[in-house]
Amino acid sequence: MEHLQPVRSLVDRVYDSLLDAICTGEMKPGDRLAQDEIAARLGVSRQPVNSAIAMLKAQRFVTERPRRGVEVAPVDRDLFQSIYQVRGALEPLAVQLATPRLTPGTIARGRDAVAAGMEAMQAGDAAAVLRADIAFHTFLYDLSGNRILADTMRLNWQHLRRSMGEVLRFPGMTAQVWKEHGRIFEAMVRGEAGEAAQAMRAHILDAAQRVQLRPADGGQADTDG
Amino acid sequence: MEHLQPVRSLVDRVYDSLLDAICTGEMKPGDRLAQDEIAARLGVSRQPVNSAIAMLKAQRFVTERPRRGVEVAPVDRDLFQSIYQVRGALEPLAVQLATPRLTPGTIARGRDAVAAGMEAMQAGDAAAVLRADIAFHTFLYDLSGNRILADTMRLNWQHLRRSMGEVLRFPGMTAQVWKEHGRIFEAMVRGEAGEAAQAMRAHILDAAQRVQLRPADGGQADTDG
DNA sequence: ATGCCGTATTTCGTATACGAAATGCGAAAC
DNA sequence: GTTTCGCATTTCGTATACGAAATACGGCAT
Repeated sequence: MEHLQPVRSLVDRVYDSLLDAICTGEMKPGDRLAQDEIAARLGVSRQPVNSAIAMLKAQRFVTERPRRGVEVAPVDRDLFQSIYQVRGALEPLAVQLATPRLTPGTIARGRDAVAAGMEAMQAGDAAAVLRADIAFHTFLYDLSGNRILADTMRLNWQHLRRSMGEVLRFPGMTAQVWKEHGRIFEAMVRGEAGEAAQAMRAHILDAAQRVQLRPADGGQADTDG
Repeated sequence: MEHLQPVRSLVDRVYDSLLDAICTGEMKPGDRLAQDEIAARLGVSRQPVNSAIAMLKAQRFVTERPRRGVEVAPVDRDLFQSIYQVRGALEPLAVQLATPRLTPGTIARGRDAVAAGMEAMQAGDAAAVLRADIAFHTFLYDLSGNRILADTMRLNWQHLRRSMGEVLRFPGMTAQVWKEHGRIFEAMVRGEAGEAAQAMRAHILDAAQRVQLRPADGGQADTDG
């Protein structure tokens, strides 16, 4: 008999629901968050909605506009660039820290994560590719054992998700990205922490260069990993 | 006639009040956060207290314990080490990004920040030293123009504050720390971004090595910058 | 003395109420 | 036609109420 799982609070559930709507683009930058409307739609009272919005505000997913209330925060080039600069610093650190912590079990899981991404890419499933991308990197953060890094990057990936939803599309997913993931991970498996970290850094910087923000009329671009 | 400043919500004010109590050590790790008591003490109703606690929980300043409610999160060696590892990656990035953005005005402000820290150190005022330390680094983050980095490190400094409050004392503040700050900043002023970033990285790694966690009976240690 | 049960109390998530502030709309004045 | 003002409506911060769950305590049975 297992422990009974605690029921998650309505605040947490509303938060997740709103965050998901924001990150998938269901709610666009500039959209107002009307508490009454959200409460009615989710079938809860306004209070947990109010609390959830406060949390989203603290994390900058939404922003307060004078005389306009709370709206979904804008996505701009700066945000994207800022995240990639930070990734360029933190992802190599994650790789460096994770490498000596690999075990047979986690090696298998890492290879599975890379393979899953490759499959999703070949299937042309953009949402699955993004999920696989996040899963692979999150796996590395967790393996690093550095919870500040993991928490930071988890939050950053949420911002990335919405950047991609608003700014980018996934028409041109490339095998190169997943091959690079594979190479980085195999360098880790061989114990070459420095090489792997350098390769990850190059991979992120390269991705930052390659990603194009969508022009107003909807250009297309390769994504990153 | 200026814009009237918006009144800050009670949720925000309660959040700040609690965060300060946690970071200064007024509330210790393991202390329970009783909503009724906090509400009574701050003279507000429970609802904004409940919201503020949810935000603190999301940022891991407090943690939920089964059958015990919400308590101040523990401070341990891992947390400290995690923060320093992340600092080792992000502070050099901040320096790198900030260096080409220096202006005569910000140069003067940076020098003032270093001088203020030196003064506080010489006055033996531990709290002022910590404030000056935070101010100097925060100045660099803001100057970097990368808001993800700035937000991340602001949050990390709050965790550091409470780590220091719980784990460390400030008996041995050294001139060396502030001299290094000065050297790093002057390298930036000369436009040597790479040198300055390397020096900052070395400074952080050195600090991480030098900082000792307080033994149970209250040892003493030098702090960092 | 110990364990169990019933009851009272405490705590907290969330619904609801209240009131302040912001917004919208129509009518009157110019 | 345009501007201003008064009133109605909407929105949201926060206080209060309600009810569920957890905890504490006293009494009774073994």
